[in-house]
Amino acid sequence: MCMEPIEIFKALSNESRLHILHWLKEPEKHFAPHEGIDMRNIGVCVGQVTEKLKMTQSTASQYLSILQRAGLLKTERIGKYTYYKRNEETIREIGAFFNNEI
Amino acid sequence: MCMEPIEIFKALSNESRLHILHWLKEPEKHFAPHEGIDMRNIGVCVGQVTEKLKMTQSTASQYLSILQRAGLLKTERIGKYTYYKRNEETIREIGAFFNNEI
DNA sequence: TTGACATATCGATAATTTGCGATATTATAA
DNA sequence: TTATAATATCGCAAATTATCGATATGTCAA
Repeated sequence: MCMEPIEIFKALSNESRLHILHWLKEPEKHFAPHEGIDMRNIGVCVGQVTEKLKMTQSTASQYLSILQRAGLLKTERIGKYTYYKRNEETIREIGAFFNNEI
Repeated sequence: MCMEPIEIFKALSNESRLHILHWLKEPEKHFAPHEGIDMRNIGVCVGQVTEKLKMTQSTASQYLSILQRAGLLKTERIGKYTYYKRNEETIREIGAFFNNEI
């Protein structure tokens, strides 16, 4: 529980990053299958997000990194791919912060 | 329901503005009485927030305005004072957005 | 080992935000 | 009407963010 609300709100202050978080809620609805990976459990890779965002690989990678540093995403490297999925724990925590502090 | 999530998250991405919102949750706990005004119903004036923030009047006024434009505060002018209080409706809405979209 | 990908990071420029002082506006009281 | 107090707005310099292209790093296959 080392959540940084300001960091989190900054991460959420961007349409592309909000989209990523939303897409990852139901990944199989928004991304094509990839390498037989179970998207729900493992996540989606940077390339999939890059394509969906229609932005450069550099930007996609940075956005994912910002969301991860804010605690909103978790990451796992498998082979040459890096998979990102939601960190539901932090998302719950910030929801609670919202109800209690704000 | 013309809530702008990005606008709202930007408004929340600042420690001073988070404080203001928090103080206004229980205003009588954080502000001295003022002109016999019922803080809970009417709000607190710019000068009270300025003093509490320990920042300039200009900055306080701008922060209150940012929160208000985001829909998080409501405002009422009484004589030469402008009072601000929380807009619980938008705050509820953004909480719901949080649960549904994010 | 080398080549080919996938991802991360660096460096840059444009755009936005921060917080201030100075000034304009509004409302009251004399 | 004028002086004064409260608030809003303008214009600024510094800091931060957005987004990119170029490059570095890591990983696998041949």
